[in-house]
Amino acid sequence: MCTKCNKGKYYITTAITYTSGKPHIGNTYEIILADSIARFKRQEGYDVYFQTGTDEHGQKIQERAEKSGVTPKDFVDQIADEVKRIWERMNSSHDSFVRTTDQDHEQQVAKIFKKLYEKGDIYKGAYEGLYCTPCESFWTESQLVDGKCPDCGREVNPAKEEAYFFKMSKYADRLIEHINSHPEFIQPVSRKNEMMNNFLIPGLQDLCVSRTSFYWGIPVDFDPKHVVYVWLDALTNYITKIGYDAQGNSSELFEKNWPADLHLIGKDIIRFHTIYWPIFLMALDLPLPKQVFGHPWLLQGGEKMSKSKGNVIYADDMADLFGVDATRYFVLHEMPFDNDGIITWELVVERLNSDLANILGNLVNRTISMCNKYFGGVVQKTGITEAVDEELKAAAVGARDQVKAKMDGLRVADAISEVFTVLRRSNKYIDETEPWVLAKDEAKKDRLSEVLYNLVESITISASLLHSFLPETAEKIVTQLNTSLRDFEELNQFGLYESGTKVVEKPEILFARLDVKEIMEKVDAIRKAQRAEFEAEQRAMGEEPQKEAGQENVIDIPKKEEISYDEFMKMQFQVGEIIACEAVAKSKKLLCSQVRVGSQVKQIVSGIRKYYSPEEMVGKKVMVLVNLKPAKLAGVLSEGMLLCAEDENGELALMVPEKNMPSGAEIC
RNA sequence: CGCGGGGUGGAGCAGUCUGGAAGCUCGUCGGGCUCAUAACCCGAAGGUCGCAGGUUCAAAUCCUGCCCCCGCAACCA
Repeated sequence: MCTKCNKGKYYITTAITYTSGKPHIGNTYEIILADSIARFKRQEGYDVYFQTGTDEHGQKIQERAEKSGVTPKDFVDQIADEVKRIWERMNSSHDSFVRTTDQDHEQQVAKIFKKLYEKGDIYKGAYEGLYCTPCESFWTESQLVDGKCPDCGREVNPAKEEAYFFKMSKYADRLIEHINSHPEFIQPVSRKNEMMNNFLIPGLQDLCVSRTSFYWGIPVDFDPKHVVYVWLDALTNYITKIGYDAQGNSSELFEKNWPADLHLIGKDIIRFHTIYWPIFLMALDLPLPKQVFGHPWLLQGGEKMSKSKGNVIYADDMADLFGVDATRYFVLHEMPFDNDGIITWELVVERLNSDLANILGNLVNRTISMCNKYFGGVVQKTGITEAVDEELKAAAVGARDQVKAKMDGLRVADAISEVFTVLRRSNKYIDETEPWVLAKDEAKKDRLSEVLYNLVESITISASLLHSFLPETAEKIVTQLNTSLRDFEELNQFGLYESGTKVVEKPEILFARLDVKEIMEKVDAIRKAQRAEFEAEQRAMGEEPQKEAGQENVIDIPKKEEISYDEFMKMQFQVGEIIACEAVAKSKKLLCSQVRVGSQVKQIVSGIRKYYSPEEMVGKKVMVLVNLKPAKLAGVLSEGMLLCAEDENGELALMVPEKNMPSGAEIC
C-alpha cells in the first residue's frame, strides 16, 4: 500500500447476499470483483472501507426454514457462516461483514422507519391487489401477464393487507434531476436510460414498505404486527453497519465514510439501488452514493445452472480444482463490462493454461532458471543496455497508468489485460535478446546480466500490479525474486530492483498446466455428487426428487443436401482394427493410427488426441471411411478417416460395431 | 406489440455513444528457438460485421423494417 499518498477515503460495498441458499460462482463473482477494486484503491493510497454481508429476512427464507424443519435464525446462521467461509477462502479483504439480523442493524432500521413515519414520508394505508408469494409482490390487474405474475409467471392470489406506504413521488423530481446531472451515477450508462424510461418518467408509485403476511423480518416498533419491507431493511445496511443513527448520534466511522463511493451490485437490482435507495436517503437528509455499478451476470455456458442437472458451479469446487487465484483470475478476466459472461469448465482450463501457466508462470520460471544457470541466482544491473530494452521498459513503466485508467472506469478485465501485455512483452524480450546465445560468449556476460535484470524488474512491476487481482500469486512471485511488492507511486519507474539480489534457487511452479480430460472427469464426479445431494435435500423437505430435466439432450445440426443412393455407394466404409497408435509429434490434437482393414494396413491420422490416448486406441475395432483421398496432416500421411460422433461440446466418441466383426467387414 | 440483452473470421469477446482502412485472446496451419511448465517468439489462412432498405463522399457504427438467439419461471448477482 502507498502510505505516502493519502488520497482520502473510499467506501465500497457489495450487495448483501440473500441467504436462501449456498452462493454459487456467480454470487461469488461480485465479492471478487469488489475485492479487487478495494485492493486497487488501497494500493493507490485511498483509505478504503469495504463492506459486504448477508440479507437474511423475508418470506422466502421463513418458508425454506420451515420446510427444512429449523428456525429461520438457525437457517440463516448456517448460510451466513457458509458465505463468510467462502468469501474468506476467496481472499476477500472486506473490512466489515453485516448481517441484517445483527442487533444494531435491526434497532436502527426500526428507528429509521419510525423517523420516516413521523416525518410523514411513510403513511398507513391498505394494500389491495393480487399477491405473488415467491416474489413477495403485489400486482394490479393491469400489470398481470396472462393473469399471472409479470415477474415470475406464477399464480397470484387476491389479498388485502393493511400496510405502510412510502411517498416515492415526493422525491421523484429531485432524483431525476440528480441522475441527469450526475451521468456517472449509474454504471454502465445504458442502465440509466432503462431506469428513466421505465420507472421515473412514467411516474413513481408509492411503495409498500411493510408486510403482515409473515413474521421473519424486523418488526415496526410502534405497530409490531407489521414487518419492515425487506428492501428497506436490506438497503439500509450500507449506513447502519457503519454507525448511522436516526436520532443524530452517528459514529465517526459513518461521518467519515458516508456517502459511499461505490455500490457494486448485480444488474437485476439496479432499480432498488438507483431509485428506492436514493429516495430513502433523501428522506433521511443524507447525501447519495457517488456511483452504483450494476455488473453483468456470469452464465453457465449452454445450459442454465441447475442443481437438478448438477451443473451449478461453486467457488469451492473451482478453488479445489484450480486454486483461489486461478478462480479469481477467471471470473475477473472473463467478465465483459456490460454483457453477461460465460463460464464453462473447458473455458476455465483454457484460460488457466494459456494465460496463467504459459504466459505468467512460465515467464517467471524461465527467468529465475536463467538467473541461476548463468549467475548462480544473483541479479546484477550492469548498465550494458541496447535499443531493444527500451520497448520493454516503456511497456513496464507505462502499465501502471494504463491499469489505473481501466480501473477508474471499473473495467477490471481490461486492467488485468494491461498487465498481461507487459508479461507478453517480456516473453518476447527473451526471444529478442536470446540469453542462451549471450551465455556462450564470455565477453557478453555483462549484457546477459542486464537482460536478466530487466526481466526481473519487469516481473516485479507486473507482480505489483497483479496484486489487486491475484494477491497470493503476486506475493509468491516477489518472494521467489527475493524482493517485495512495489509501492504504487514507484511503479512508473524502472530499475528499483536492488542490484545484486539473489533469487530463489529452484523456481516454484505458480500454475501447473491442466489436462482438460482429467478435469472433466473430476467435474463429472462433482456433478454426480451434486445431483445426489439435491435428491437428498428434496427428500428431506418431503418432496419427491424431480425428474432430471433435459437428461438426454438432443442435438440438431444443419441439414445437408439430399444425396442419391449411387452417391452414397461411392463411399466405402469398413471395420478396421487399430493395431498401433501414437501421438503426432508436431501436433497437439492428432493421433496417428495403423489400422488393419482386411489384409492391408492403412495409416490414419485423426484429431482425437484430446479424447483418446494412444494406448486406449490400440485393439479397438472402429468404423473407417477407406476410400477417402489420402492427405497429409501435420506432415503425416493419412489414408482414410475414423468416424466419430460429436456432441455440442465437441466431445468425440468413436463408432464401433455393436458386436464383434472381423476386420475388413463392409459397413453398408 | 411484455421487459431486457445479444447476433463481428472455428470459439470467446472489443469496436457502435463521438461514422473515416475490421481488432484482441484461444484454436488451425507454416516457420523459428531451446532458457522454461511440449512452454516462448514470428508468419499465414480464415469475416458480405444477422437480413433488407435508407442517409452520407464514406456505415459494424446513424435511421427504418424484418429474422434469429438468450435471460426475465432458478441454485439468484
